[in-house]
Amino acid sequence: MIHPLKHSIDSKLDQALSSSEWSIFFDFCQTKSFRKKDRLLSEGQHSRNLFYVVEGLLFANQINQDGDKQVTQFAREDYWIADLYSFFSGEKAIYTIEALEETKVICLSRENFEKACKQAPALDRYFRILFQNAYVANQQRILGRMTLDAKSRYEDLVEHNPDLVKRVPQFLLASYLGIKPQSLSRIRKR
Amino acid sequence: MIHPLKHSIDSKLDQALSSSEWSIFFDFCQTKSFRKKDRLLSEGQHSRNLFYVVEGLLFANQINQDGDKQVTQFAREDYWIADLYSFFSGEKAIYTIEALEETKVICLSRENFEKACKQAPALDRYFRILFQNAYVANQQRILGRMTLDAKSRYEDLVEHNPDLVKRVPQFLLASYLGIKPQSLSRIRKR
DNA sequence: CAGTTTAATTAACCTATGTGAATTTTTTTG
DNA sequence: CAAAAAAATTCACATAGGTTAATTAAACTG
Repeated sequence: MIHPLKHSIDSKLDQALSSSEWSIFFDFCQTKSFRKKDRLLSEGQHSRNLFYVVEGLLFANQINQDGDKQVTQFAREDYWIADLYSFFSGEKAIYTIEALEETKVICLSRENFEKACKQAPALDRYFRILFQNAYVANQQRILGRMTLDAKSRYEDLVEHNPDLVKRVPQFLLASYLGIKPQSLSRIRKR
Repeated sequence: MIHPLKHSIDSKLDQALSSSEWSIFFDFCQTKSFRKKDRLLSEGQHSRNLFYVVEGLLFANQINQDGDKQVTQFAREDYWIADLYSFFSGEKAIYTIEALEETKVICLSRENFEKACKQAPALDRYFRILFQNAYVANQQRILGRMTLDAKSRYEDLVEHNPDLVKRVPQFLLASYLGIKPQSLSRIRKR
């Protein structure tokens, strides 16, 4: 069977990765499994890996002044997640990444990331496209946050990510939407 | 004199662009000038170009339900701007891009973008890093919008982008911050 | 530079969402 | 499965920021 990550890479490139490029890349990767509530990264550590979710669900969050978790990102199957700033700058991580379910990931360290991109430039292209898409998606998220009220943002999420709404506890969804759990509860009552 | 764009590219790569790569790239570029209030792109058109600001100031906005401009992005010297979604997907643009000052840009069409990246893979790498950084910056912006009140967001802007605060009319800054001009005025009174 | 348009300010009032606290429901764990 | 912990709900009240509208100031334009 073709590996889901290979599939994902090929789908973003106009020309599929050759099997030698793929094996260069895959040799740099490492598979790991985490259980619910495990931390893949803690705020303050150094973020050494990009994580690709093969199966399961992760989320990134930051503790704010009031001691609440501010959720910034979810990563389900076929998504990459990391504290990118820390990963690329070498600074300490500002996010914590945790498993919401039993999760199987592929880890790619900074070193190996660089090596892989050097040896197979198609990967620079793949990650270029990946970041490009992620950037556009974030842009949309900012716009939503600016122009929509809480109810509409929730409805949007239900429409576009029904699985997240099912898989993620409500208080984390609320945080992701930028509201308090009580408000989400109020919205859902209707 | 070294071209500011060449300088910008080199500064993001571990190995500077060779002069042949640079000339491949630069031949694909086109220089244009715009006057204050000119539109580089209108919502509904097809977004055919990436714009690199050599001199001046641009901003992207979208008209929302109430007929107000929602500002999503500014681009000053040494920044790229585009309706990326439209640029890459071929769909109609959802943003309008306008000049706030006399502005000199370098335009790179989709076609030429693809050709340039194919012929000089270092460019895939450059744009990968560019999008990567833009993504991280957007991530921060989302976080700010989630965790800070309007006053703090404004102070943040003043601290990190004093020049924008000087160059941009207040009602556009307000929109960028996600508040109404009246509220920004109220905040500034103190 | 006079007239017009556009932007900024101010103020009184309104509303969506936050806060705090109590209660119920669900999940986890020994 | 019982007890404890975590999450969700509900409600009364507080507040940041929105709305409307009037006034002043600044920036274009002929």
